[in-house]
Amino acid sequence: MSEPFIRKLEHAGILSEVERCALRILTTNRRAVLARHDIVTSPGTERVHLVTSGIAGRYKVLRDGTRRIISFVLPGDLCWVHAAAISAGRDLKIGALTPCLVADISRPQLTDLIQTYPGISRAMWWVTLTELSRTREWVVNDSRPAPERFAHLICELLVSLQVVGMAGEDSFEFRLSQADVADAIGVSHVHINRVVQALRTQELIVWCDQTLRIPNVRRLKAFGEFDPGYLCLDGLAI
Amino acid sequence: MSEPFIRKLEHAGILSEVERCALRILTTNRRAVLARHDIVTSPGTERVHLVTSGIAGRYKVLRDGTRRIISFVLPGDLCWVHAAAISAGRDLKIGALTPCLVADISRPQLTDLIQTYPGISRAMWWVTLTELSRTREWVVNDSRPAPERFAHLICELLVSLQVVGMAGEDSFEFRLSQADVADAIGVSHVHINRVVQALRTQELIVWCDQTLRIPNVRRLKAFGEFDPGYLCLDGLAI
DNA sequence: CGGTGAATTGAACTCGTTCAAGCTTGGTGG
DNA sequence: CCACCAAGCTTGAACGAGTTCAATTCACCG
Repeated sequence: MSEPFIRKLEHAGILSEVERCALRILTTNRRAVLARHDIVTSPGTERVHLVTSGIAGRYKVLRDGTRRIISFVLPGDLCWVHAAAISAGRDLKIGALTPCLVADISRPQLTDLIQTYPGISRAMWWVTLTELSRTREWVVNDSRPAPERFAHLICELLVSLQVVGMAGEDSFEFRLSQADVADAIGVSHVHINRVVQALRTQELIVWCDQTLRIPNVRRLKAFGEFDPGYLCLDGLAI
Repeated sequence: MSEPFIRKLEHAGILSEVERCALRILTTNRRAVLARHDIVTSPGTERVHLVTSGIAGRYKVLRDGTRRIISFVLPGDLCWVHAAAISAGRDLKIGALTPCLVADISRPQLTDLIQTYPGISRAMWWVTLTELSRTREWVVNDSRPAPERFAHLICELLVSLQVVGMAGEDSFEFRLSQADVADAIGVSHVHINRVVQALRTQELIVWCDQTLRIPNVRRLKAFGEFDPGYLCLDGLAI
């Protein structure tokens, strides 16, 4: 099960065996990225990057030095597709939060596949619309109090990792630091610590040994006002 | 100049005269929507909606009754494209913040145009990637203090309205209430009032008679840490 | 055994909320 | 022409969530 990317794309609609093959070929040359290092260091739009293992984060550093993580990049997620727009997101960086494996894909090659295979074209639309929907949900989430916000984030991670086969029913490997989580939900690392403790004592989460377990998933979802509809796991209507 | 939509799409790349014509035909049947009413009331994915005048907002009402506006929908903006994903965004609504004119476009017809004309296909990709980039910037913006956040929002509005010819060099018609602005930047209406007053006394904005004027655009942009790169106004690289 | 990165705790402080009231304006009906 | 009403804007004061600063603990690693 080394193909989270394909596994994820199948949610957009059925892929033919030929299409799956074409995608598999893209991801052969992998490269390791250390934690705390950026995945994309040189500018340019000629390559797209696929994370095949580990967790990265899209982030921006504000004037006051704060780092805000905009979204997580999980195994099977593409990044820098967005860079197709000239000059866009020059300030948005992608940093590995844990050690990552990354496949660099040539953009022309990917564009080719999209134009050749309708299933892949559909899948790429789905990926983009999903990404948009996810980001909108993050904006919504920013309006909730910190504990709910963190709960919501955990639920999104659980479901997203389950999609690529990297989470069990109620738990997943979670190697991020509290500081990373703080930057992702936009609070100080001191405050996230207190939030974590609160969720722990309420027995909403068990987070130790780099593993996050959720004793009662239904309860955490309710607490975080989490409804997976926005993840578009049912595919595209078009 | 009744075609903000086409005007906006031209930023994605050149459109042929045939393509412009095809787009113009889509937008013939318009309908008025009163302020404070939703633009899309019945569910279904068979139609896309184009706002041709007025300002609307994508929003979600949270459990505690708070309304969070996720993004503005300006003249020339499509909505419900996103609904192509089954079951996605059933909870995201689009409400007219001022009186609006809306053109309802049949999705098959639009899909047709996209498959027929490469310029339109490219433009729709640009619209979507831009939307994504914009939304990410809203997440970033949520990490700034309220005055900076509002300043940033104003800058985005100024540039976006200029693109469709609905703003001057340093001002635009702005018929929103302070309560709408509060929901857009995620603070209480009491607090936004104090923020507005602060920006006024610092002479960063002049907001009266439904008009927002910016005495010194450069200064407001600096204050709000605004860099228009994320709006992708230079078009697509692919 | 020292050193580094992460988690934790306390205390003072600040930004933003909430509640509650008052004000201003434009519109409506008598 | 005035009385009244509803929306939106403004203000004050108490409160609360989250920040900041500073220090401590702990685990791991060379």
